[in-house]
Amino acid sequence: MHLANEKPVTAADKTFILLRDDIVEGRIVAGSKLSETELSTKYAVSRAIIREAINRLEACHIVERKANVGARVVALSPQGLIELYQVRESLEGMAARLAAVNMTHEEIDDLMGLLQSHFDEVKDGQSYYQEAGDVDFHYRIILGSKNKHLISMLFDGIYHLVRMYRVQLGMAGPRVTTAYDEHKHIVKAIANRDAELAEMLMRRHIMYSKNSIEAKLS
Amino acid sequence: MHLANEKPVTAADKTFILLRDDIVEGRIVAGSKLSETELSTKYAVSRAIIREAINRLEACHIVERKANVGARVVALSPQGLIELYQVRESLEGMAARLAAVNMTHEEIDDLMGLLQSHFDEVKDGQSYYQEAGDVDFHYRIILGSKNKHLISMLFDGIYHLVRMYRVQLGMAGPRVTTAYDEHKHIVKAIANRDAELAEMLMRRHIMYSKNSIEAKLS
DNA sequence: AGACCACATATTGTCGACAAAATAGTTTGT
DNA sequence: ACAAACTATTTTGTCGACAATATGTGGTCT
Repeated sequence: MHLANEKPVTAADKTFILLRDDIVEGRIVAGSKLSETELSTKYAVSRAIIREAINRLEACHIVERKANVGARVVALSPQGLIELYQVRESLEGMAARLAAVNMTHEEIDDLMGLLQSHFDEVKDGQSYYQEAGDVDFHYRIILGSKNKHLISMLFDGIYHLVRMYRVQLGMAGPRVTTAYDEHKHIVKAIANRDAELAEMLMRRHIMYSKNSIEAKLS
Repeated sequence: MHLANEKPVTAADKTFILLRDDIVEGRIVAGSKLSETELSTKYAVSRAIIREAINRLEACHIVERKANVGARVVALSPQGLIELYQVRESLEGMAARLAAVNMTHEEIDDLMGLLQSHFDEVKDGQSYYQEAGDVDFHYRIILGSKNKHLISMLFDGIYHLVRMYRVQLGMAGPRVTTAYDEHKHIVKAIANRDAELAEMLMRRHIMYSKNSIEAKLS
């Protein structure tokens, strides 16, 4: 899934996105070494481009690099996933808090509409309430915070890592049924401009999600 | 101030740190354009090195870059500072929460010792309880969270930006007298392994700090 | 046999040159 | 005089080659 604000114009941009998606979607396996020359032939660009792409991936914590040795895709561990969710709980909680203050009425209406369409799908037994819908929901609240740093940290960093874990550890989408109610309550809190409650509900929502994933791991 | 874990080995590392500090300390003014050729002569390295340094600074949100146009140091605004503190409140609150669970007894003892030495200095009227001490305090709690993402986001990203604001907007160190009590209460909560309280106190501590800075701005 | 050293190989780091794009300046037309 | 188009210049993006560092191999000595 590509975020809207990513418009790759330069070759380095495109290669960065290609390489990132190849890693996140598991076509390049976690923990493997990234050879610059190898990748430069694979993507048909110069080594300089590959180096820039790897540097950006390092900033996202998707790869780790040691000087004069090389870069590896990060290794996945249950501990790492837990740490990721701790950060997510913290940041998205604040995002919900800020969204309750900063979202416009139109944005809130749109969000309610989105939720309603999810509800219809679930009711129809399509059970299409998969990752895409969940991401879209969180996406809007994060944007609704209107906080640049928050938005960038979550979209450019955390979310790709979370997806990488989901894909490579073979988790399906998030919990379907209960999550809908949680989403509904969060939106209600935002609509009521109850920042405190919105943050608390979002944090609990993410904690539940984390627990659900932890349970599947063990 | 250099963080301990930064060991610049390659020329790009060194240039990155030099350039970053020149920006953060205000020797390169906020909002100004960064010419690659100009910088390459200034730091006596090739353009490739400068490009890598600028790329890393972009990842830290210290510079913004537009494709085929160039990079500028970010512009400072009161709104930007507020957003920064919102993120800080969120992340450091979580750090304090985790520190209450994950810090060892030794680390907590060290932290108490640090606090005591600060108290002595303040009591002696040295009033040396300046930024260095404050940063050191927060530094240890963040490390105490044992959460890699949290640590990296705060040290590599937020803290340099916060310092950049402090320097360029001409703020002295943080509030001296009251901050000591707040620090003391936070440490006490951590020592009691009261994660909930530690987070709440840390968030309030940072909110106060933000309010104090906002007051100076207006 | 195991440890240490020297050499060969491969990979990363750095550089200068060329290509492409944007900006600035000049000319031309009305 | 103003605007538009074209040219020139500057700046960024990309590339291939060279230098420096790390890794792997073979040999020698104890």
